[in-house]
Amino acid sequence: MEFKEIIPVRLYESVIEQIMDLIKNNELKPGDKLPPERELAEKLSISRNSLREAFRVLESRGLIKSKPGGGRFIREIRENGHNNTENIILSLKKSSILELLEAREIFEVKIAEIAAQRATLEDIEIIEEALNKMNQKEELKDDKKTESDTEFHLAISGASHNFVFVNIMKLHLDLLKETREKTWQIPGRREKQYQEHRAIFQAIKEHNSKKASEAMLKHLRNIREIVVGI
Amino acid sequence: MEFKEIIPVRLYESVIEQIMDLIKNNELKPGDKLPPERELAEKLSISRNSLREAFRVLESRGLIKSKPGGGRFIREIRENGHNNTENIILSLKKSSILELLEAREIFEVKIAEIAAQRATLEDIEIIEEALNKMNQKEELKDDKKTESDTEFHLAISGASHNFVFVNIMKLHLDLLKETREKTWQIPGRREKQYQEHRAIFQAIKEHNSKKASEAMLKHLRNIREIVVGI
DNA sequence: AATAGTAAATTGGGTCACCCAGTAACCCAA
DNA sequence: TTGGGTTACTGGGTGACCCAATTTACTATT
Repeated sequence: MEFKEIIPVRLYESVIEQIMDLIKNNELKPGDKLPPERELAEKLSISRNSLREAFRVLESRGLIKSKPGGGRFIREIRENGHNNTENIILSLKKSSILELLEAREIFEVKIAEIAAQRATLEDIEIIEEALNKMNQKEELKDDKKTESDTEFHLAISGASHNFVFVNIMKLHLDLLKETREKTWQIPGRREKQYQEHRAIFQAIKEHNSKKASEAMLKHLRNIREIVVGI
Repeated sequence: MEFKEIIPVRLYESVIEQIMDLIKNNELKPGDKLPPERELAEKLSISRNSLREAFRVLESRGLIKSKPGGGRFIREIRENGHNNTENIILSLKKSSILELLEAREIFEVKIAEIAAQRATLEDIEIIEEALNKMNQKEELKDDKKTESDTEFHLAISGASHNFVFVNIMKLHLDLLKETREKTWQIPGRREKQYQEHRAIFQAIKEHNSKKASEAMLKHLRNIREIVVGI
């Protein structure tokens, strides 16, 4: 039995989410003018002050610019000045799935190769545990399947003993989350996935880096084919 | 004659600055309780609302936590908990330079390879322009050198025609910014850098992907050696 | 003495009405 | 065409106010 801490959502957070979505979906483009505070506050049924709090956050992230007397505007993502990491993440979120998959193919194949070289006995145990989780219970919800898939891939990147790899994998698994969830609709996908994971695990266990990278490449290529098909 | 845009400082920004300083100087440690809104607002001679705006920004950055009825607290930076992309970035920022460099070696080599395959005439022009910028003026400040270095590497990732690569490169160049700036102190580094860049450029221009990836690897290995030496 | 209950003070969450200064759009005169 | 006003609008900021959750201190119970 597991309980999660309840974290009440503040008003300003909801507003940020909404505006971020609009920016992500390009319904708000750089240069666009936002509705006046008073008007938008009324539309959202919140006070001007709460709305302002949201705007301050977006402002501090360099996403919008306030001109007193003029209005608020979506900011240009400039090359020179503010290249906040925030902006970069936002750009990544707007990337196409196929581009993300191509990028993932490149470094996760390499991660598998390195993991095969560096994995300790403990690393291998952790990977195996994650591997088996997927095959344990007969019926899992899709999001739980995705979660155990995440665990497996993170376990492998952990075996690379480079924390940057782990974080880049986290980032990508997060960015691709929705897409990965959809793949479970393919009949027999779970069993296939398990076999592919098993092959990768075996190669890493044998410290066979060539085999590991090949198995990973095969796995990722399959995912790509499924995604293209969807 | 050049004029700078006047950007008035908002109240909330000053507050953020003050609190950030306190955190940096360890006068505010994780777990510490901040003074109540009403009290602090009075001390700072600003309204509660303005103070709140500052707190919201700090909150959204994960630096403080608000407990209604309880107070505001400096937050622990936890690894385990929520894996927001924000936290991932925070983790990446704390990564060791060598880990970052290893990661960069892996995907930028691959980016160079792909760029050599896909570069259009226009891409090549852009890369060449960036290449020449570094060699143009005799004396550049270190940060300007780093900037033109950034431009060159981004031009190459742009030639990969995968926006994800561009953003990952941006992220890494940003994370490694300080380190890269230091390398200019090595005598003759700039000339060496130019030669290495030129070799990469030539390979891409010839669409020789093997040569391109080798040249890039050599370049990055050199950088790593310098960094290890510093 | 330890515990459970309770009332009051405190704290953050949020709203509302209000004032100020800068902006934008327009008109008008030089 | 240019510069000076006028006016409506917009963001910046304030202060008083209410609510709900937390904390604290005190009380009654066991």
